[in-house]
Amino acid sequence: MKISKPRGTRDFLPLENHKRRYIENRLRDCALRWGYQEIKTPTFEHIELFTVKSGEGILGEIYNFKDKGDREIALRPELTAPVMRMYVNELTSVPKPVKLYYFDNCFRYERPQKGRFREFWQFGVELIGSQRPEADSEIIALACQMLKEAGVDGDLHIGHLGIIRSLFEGQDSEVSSQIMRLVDKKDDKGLDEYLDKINADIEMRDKLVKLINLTGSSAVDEVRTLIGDLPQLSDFRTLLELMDIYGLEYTVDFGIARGLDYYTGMVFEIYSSGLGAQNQVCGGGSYGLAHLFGGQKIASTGFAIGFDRIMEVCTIEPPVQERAVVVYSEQTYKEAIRIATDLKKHMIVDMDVMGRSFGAQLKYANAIGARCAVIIGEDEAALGKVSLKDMDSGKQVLVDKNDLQNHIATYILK
RNA sequence: GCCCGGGUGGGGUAGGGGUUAUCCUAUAGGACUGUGGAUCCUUCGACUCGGGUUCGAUUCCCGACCCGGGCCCCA
Repeated sequence: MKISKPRGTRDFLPLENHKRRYIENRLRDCALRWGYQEIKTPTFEHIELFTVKSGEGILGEIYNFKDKGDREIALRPELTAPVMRMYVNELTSVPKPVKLYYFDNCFRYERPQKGRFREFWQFGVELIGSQRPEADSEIIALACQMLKEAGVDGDLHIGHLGIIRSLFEGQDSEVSSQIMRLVDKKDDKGLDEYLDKINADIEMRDKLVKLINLTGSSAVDEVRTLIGDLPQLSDFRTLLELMDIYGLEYTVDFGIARGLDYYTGMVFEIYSSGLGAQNQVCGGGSYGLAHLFGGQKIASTGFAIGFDRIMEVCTIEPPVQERAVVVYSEQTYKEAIRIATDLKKHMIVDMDVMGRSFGAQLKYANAIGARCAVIIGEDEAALGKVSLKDMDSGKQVLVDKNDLQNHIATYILK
């Protein structure tokens, strides 16, 4: 009986996996150079971690089960909550800021479609301990840099929740959450209907509609005339100035919203074309979560990159990996192993394990796209040499086995 | 959970109520046990599953599953 893989999961064959790993390493490398350190959290957590963060509403999309000790366990649907849980448990007394990155798989029970799977990978970065624009701008700049190094083009949109939230001070939090959700969806009609339904204050309503449609460089000034001199506004202005210093293009977009309360200030999203309905490749912002997990209140800012989505649009190909095949006969097997073992210190080396003839070994070398064949037959063995064959040109030279690696590097790989 | 489209060897396909189910490619072996790419031969290998209609279903109908696209959701 043939067993298929579960819905929404994928197998990665060598070619694709190699590319994924290559891009992953570029992202890691970038995060490390910016001073972020990798952490790892468990694949499963107590389910409360996620319901506390995101509400009971997420239960429908979580992979969860009871373990044998009757504990309610969830496969992580995201990584920010586990990282902050870890911070509260282990890292509260290390020097601030705490700068962390992670790359891991997450699980959500959703209908699969383009760019959306039930097991998917997130690359994320969190900066814990600062609520200053310097922190926010560094995080956005790092996100952009990482996408750039992965060969992904994106449109950066930056907004600020503190500013939009100031409009509904004194409102029921249920009401403001609902408004935020509709704003986030860009559902203007739904928003109108909802504002009608709750009989929203005309002035607030007018300001809200204007605010979420503000874009461009003059937006900050327009906000000031619209709702006055908020303290968050000067931070936001500083943030935008810093973005200019980083040399990044962006669109100010007060229409970016989040339906959850723990987002506090700056929010940003990066979109990429060619992905269909799931065009967001990165999302982030500043937030306060530690206190929800039993820690002290502390400001954080971070983002997560949808790794599977950037793989769909990334333009970078990993460098070709050159291979050599060591070809031998029955009598020279031992010597061939010695030579291959030595050569493996420098490049990818294959040797026949199928009991194939000389010709068939070369055929195999050709089939796997080997760059050269190192032939060690009885004639060569008698001379203490090997034949080195360039598989592209077909030319073959006799070289001393001690010069083999050198010769390959100089004349074949160049 | 909802809507639309689709499922034929490992990959790509032709076909169609009764066929030995087409072709290409890939794999393994051989022609060819000291030299690859070409050619030829052999081998392996498929109608997603379950019901229904029918004398007979891979083909028609329904459902499930899976894939793709969209909705919902997006922490």
